[in-house]
Amino acid sequence: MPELPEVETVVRQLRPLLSGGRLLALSLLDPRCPRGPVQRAVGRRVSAVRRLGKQVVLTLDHDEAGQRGYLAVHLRMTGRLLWRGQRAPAALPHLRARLRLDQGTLDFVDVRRFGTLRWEERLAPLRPLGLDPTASTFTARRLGRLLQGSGQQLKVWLLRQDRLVGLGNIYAAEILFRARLNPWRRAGSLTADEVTRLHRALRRVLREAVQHCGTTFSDFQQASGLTGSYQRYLRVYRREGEPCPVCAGAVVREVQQGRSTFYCPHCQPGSGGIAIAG
DNA sequence: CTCGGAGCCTGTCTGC
DNA sequence: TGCAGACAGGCTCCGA
Repeated sequence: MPELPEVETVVRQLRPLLSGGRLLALSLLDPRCPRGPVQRAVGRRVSAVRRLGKQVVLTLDHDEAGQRGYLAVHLRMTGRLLWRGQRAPAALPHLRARLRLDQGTLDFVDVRRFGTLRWEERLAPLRPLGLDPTASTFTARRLGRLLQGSGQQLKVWLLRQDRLVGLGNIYAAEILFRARLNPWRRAGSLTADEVTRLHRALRRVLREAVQHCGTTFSDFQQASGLTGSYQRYLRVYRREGEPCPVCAGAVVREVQQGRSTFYCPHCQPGSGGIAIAG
């Protein structure tokens, strides 16, 4: 379930640990995990660790030739990047790849094998299409332009990564609750005021989740192996039947495009596709 | 172009 | 107790 806040948490932890270190060896334990010639990363030095959308991207510099390449990890559902320091366990279940650097070992562990490890010579193919909602360039005006003309359900629209990057099922639900917007609304039907509310909710929920090192239900672990704590602050996600923290009415669960959606029908009223001017 | 659904994967939980 | 089936959901692919 790693979404933007979880990936950001991992990146912030790994940056000081990996930066400047040399990749001594890369062991691949799942033949289907790597994409591209990932072994080209070996022997190079880590010069940057960043988040692009939901990916963790390491920049690797080649000393002599001045070449540069990029190792990208997508955690998808159950992936974890775990920092072992100088003492790494010999074998453990679901280990897909192991990166040995001179300052320690980084393990890529993934139960369900949706996660990917990818090598690119250039950064461009790794750049997501969508706008990063935590970037300073993400304004309410730009959000309004992105939403314009879309007939998609609002919750479904928030999950697509070619408009905004970083949201998944948990934060889409939480953001819509904060914005007091019904998940079944048509994305293009929002008024200017509603777009502003959605923009504020996006910024606020993501900022708070990063501050709490993300959300852990069962799978997400930080690079240190610790869990996130934002699940304590979730208002509606996985709270079906529980009282809404605002109005005390029952939170409901409905299935939208095969995914659970949680919301408060009283605080997030309406389901129409008709824009109401205001 | 947009939209919706299947498939990928495995651990966990529920009901019979 | 054992087993089948549902469920979790990020992303890609394919067809309408």
